[in-house]
Amino acid sequence: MEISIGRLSAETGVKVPTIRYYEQIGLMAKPPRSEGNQRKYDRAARERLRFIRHARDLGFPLEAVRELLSMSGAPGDPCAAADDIARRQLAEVELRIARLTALREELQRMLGQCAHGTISDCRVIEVLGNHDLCQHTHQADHRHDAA
Amino acid sequence: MEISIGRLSAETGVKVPTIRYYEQIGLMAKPPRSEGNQRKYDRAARERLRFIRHARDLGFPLEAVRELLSMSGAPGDPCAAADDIARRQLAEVELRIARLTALREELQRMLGQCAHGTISDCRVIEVLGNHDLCQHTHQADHRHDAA
DNA sequence: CTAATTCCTCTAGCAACTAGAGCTTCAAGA
DNA sequence: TCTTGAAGCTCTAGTTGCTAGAGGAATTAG
Repeated sequence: MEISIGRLSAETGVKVPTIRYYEQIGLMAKPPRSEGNQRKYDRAARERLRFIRHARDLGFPLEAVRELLSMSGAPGDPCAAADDIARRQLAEVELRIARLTALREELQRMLGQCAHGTISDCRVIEVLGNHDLCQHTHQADHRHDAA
Repeated sequence: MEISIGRLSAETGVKVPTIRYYEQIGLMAKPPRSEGNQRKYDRAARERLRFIRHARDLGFPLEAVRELLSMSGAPGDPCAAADDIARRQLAEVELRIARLTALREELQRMLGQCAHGTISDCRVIEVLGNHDLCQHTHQADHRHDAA
């Protein structure tokens, strides 16, 4: 049951260059190669990659994923540490939701008051130029790409 | 009313290297320099930087900020474009809130079921290893630093 | 057997900064 | 006036988590 990197990619939903990247940073082990130097993966590698993918989907940063992986290899250890990582992740997510919710309100207010005239009386531009017009203090999470 | 970069930083909440970075990418104009080659800013620069800061706090990407700035310099133009940018930003924010809310639930469920025993029966690790145990499909926004 | 696809390595780029090295200038106190 | 320490300067490189492209070798379908 040896599969190519392309196959592994299709089966896990992780893109090929990303798999190679994970190998490069030591998150995935270097797999054996074929005659012609191509990577060959086994079931264990696929499971590991699925685990990574899932953790990433849940928003865990790679460093946390690394820790979780090392724990998953030590079944006898207490699970408090894993619990703790997940708890911190939850706190992160909640913080971000709170921030984004404040942003949403501000944006809605801004848009709701826009008279659709010219820039000179545009609420959007005006509010941006003068924070005093805001209801909340706000601070975005500054990152943008969606997964 | 000429102020140093440090002063400008203190008055706007934008860090000194960030101001220089904005200059480098052409978001802020190159200011005049003192005898000894130090940047000197005026009121207009401060207002512009405040505008940028505020837009960033609301989560607008730098490219959008650039557009908004150029609009704010053309008071006679119709405001539909500014409106549109803000509307798109709002849609972005709403999407991210929806995703994060799904994640939060998943994490809560994971944590709620944790028996605090050993890794071998840790729900956190188990769920990560097997997506079928999930209630939702989820996909994070993958980015993390908070502002 | 050939042609299309997939694979390889390597470097560089993305957003939006942040950090550090190694140097110069400025402001304030003695 | 001198001095010292903070703040300024430029430049390069690093951060996170990938993604894109060049230029070539291997594999696989027909």
